[in-house]
Amino acid sequence: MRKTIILYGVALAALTAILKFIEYRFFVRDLSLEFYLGAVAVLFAGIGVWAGQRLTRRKVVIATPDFKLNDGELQRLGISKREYEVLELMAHGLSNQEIADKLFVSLNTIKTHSSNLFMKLDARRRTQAVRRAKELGLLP
Amino acid sequence: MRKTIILYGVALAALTAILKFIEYRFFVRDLSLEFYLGAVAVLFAGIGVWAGQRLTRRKVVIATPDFKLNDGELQRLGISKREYEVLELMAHGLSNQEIADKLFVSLNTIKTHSSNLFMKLDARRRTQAVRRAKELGLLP
DNA sequence: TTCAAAATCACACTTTCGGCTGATGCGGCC
DNA sequence: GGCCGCATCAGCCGAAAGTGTGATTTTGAA
Repeated sequence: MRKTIILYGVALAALTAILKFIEYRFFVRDLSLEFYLGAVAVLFAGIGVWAGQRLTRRKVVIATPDFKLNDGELQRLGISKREYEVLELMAHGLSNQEIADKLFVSLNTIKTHSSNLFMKLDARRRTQAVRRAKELGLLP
Repeated sequence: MRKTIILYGVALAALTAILKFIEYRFFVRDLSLEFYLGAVAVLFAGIGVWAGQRLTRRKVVIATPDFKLNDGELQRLGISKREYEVLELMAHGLSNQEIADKLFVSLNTIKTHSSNLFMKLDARRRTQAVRRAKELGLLP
């Protein structure tokens, strides 16, 4: 987390430098201030969206009408929050790479999580894991 | 969704107006342009975070009730008996090799069947195929 | 603050999947 | 007889998936 925050700081500093540069370019060309401001606004709005997604990725929202998650079973098997997220996406038919992209982590990380899941769910393949999870009331 | 987008548009327009006003206030007070730009950047970054959160909120999906095989759908998609058998075993989490053994045919045969299934079910992976089949009422 | 669990990632490997091409045999059907 | 759909199989290739080991960073709770 600290790492990412520092990263953002650096990124913002770099952007500031770029903006500084662009600023003079724009002014010598007599482009309007409004346009410049608009560009900045749009740019930073985009950055905000991105950063927001990145920073709040931990939240899991699963809502299915008649489904009630079996917390006990989850704990009994020692399945962590992150692992559960992976399990869900797996159940949606996503590939490991897609899951990695969606959760903003590396492919290897997903592989580790899924391996752990297979162990805990006593499965050898993702299809089995998903089936087992449904039987245990871990998935709708 | 459309409503929210329009809402954002209006909000942005209002903000622009406000900025326009603040702009002159700032300039007559001789505050630096850099400061002004920074404020805009921060503000819009914030807006971006907020908007991003709102727009990517997840939706609730309705789960399927009890199972009654959908023959019509099977025929519509042109799924043969053998293919359906493979699909069933696939849904049980078996590997292609295991399916081949169970049906007393070669691995390659299963591969062709599954490939055809993926085509007919518009899926790329077995997990997707199974999911899709369940949605269509082809599997419990 | 300390410590264990959780999360992250790497890298080297093996296995499994899935796409593609092409082939053969069988049973209906016009 | 010729055409078609189905089922069967082969072989190749690249991409995913899964295994095993080891390491670092974050986090949460005591």
